[in-house]
Amino acid sequence: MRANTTTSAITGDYRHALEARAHPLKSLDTLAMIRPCHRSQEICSQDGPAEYVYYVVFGAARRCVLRADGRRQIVDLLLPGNFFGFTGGDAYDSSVEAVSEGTLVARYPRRRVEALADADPELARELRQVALDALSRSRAQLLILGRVTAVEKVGSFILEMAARLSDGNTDRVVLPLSRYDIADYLAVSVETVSRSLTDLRNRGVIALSGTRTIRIVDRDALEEGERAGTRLH
Amino acid sequence: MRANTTTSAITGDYRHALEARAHPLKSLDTLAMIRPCHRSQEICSQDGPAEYVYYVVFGAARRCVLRADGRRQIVDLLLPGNFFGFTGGDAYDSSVEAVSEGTLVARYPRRRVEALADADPELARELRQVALDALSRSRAQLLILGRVTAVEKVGSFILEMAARLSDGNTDRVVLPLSRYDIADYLAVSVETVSRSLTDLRNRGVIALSGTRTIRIVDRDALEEGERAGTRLH
DNA sequence: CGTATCATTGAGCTTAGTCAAAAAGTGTGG
DNA sequence: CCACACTTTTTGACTAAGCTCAATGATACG
Repeated sequence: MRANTTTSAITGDYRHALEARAHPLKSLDTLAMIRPCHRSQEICSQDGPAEYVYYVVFGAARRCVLRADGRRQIVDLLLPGNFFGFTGGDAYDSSVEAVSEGTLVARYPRRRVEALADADPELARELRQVALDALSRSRAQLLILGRVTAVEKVGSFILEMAARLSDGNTDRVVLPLSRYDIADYLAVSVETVSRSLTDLRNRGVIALSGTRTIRIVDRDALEEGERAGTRLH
Repeated sequence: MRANTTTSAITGDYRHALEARAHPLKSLDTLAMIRPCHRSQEICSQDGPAEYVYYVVFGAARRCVLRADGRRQIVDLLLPGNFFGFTGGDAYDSSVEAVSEGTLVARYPRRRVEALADADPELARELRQVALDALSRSRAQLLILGRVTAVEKVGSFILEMAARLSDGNTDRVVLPLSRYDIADYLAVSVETVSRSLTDLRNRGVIALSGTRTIRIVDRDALEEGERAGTRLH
């Protein structure tokens, strides 16, 4: 059960980062290989053989789909503690890329994980839970895309990030994403993301320190969204 | 994927309708209770105890979320062959309602299904697959909501329905949904849905027989979407 | 046969997309 | 450390798409 520190493929330096985290596949940590990724580096590619399942230890990753018109859409955002790469078929259905430099990803051989799950009902339940977590993220994103105005979308995105990245303090968020990434996640243009953030700042709903750090000043206004987004004359 | 169109929705003998279908929980059919539902009847309610998992035998159901501003969003569409009601916690995270009159839903006791899965790796895999199917539907909807214009959204919605309801003929779709439901699924207004359909019909991309039956005339135009939706002057 | 729901169409207005350019960071090599 | 190139972010002006309000047709159902 206890993972040893001798099996890391690249270097053992990252292993403690994995071991420090409590996650559903804890018992499989000895099978894991840990890899640091560069910005925009592809971790697994669409239609490629689904040989591994992955776990984000540090940083962030994005699940991307490229459209016929060249537009990119981000259909999932993977943050520390999230798994990805589970799929029904034998190929990945979309590609995943590291968002920030130095993103740490652990990789487990899929076949072996599934074989172990056949003999371990507890593990099987946990795999099911991992799939349901991904479903839950997807639904959350659907709810955000379903909002009416861009300011509301950006607002609920900030709240989602604050909740998912919360390190105790839920009022300060350091976004791992660029404006472009946010735009592709929310399915709006970069300019609109920028304008929405400016708008929220001007209204005193959020405060910006640099481009990546957001402080939530008026959480109620963000949550209501409607009222804040609707001009009352 | 044969829908049992001769089903005795009136006679009350629904069991053969379930048994006629091949699905991953086949071995549990003896545990199932089958219930016919009225239009808009709630099948399971948000925050209610998650005692059952469900399977759509006939008809259609929608997973609904109500927003603070009174707006409704449909975050999943359940068609014959789809399961729903799996959840991580002990309560359903959203409510599900029957869309069409006479929708047939089979209900399996969740605890017993999960207990059986602990002893049956094959069943455990199938439950995992069911969760991944739901994830796949959610991603598909994300891709639709991510499209730029309303005509594109409606177009890809039609294609999705044609694929999911295909009873051999993939060029003719009978929508189980009203325009309002489509609007809430695509997160656009009813008027826009109506206008988009009219637009597609005027351009000869689709043909309408009544309000619910659509014939796909020019599939390429629907799939490209971009070109069809962009006015070249 | 009337009534409620659903669907379509029109007019005006707001929002967000596009194109364009400036400003602010970021990193690299001299 | 600075200069330079490159990327990211912001802002502006214009345009077009879709929402809202409103009214009219069409369908379904009792």
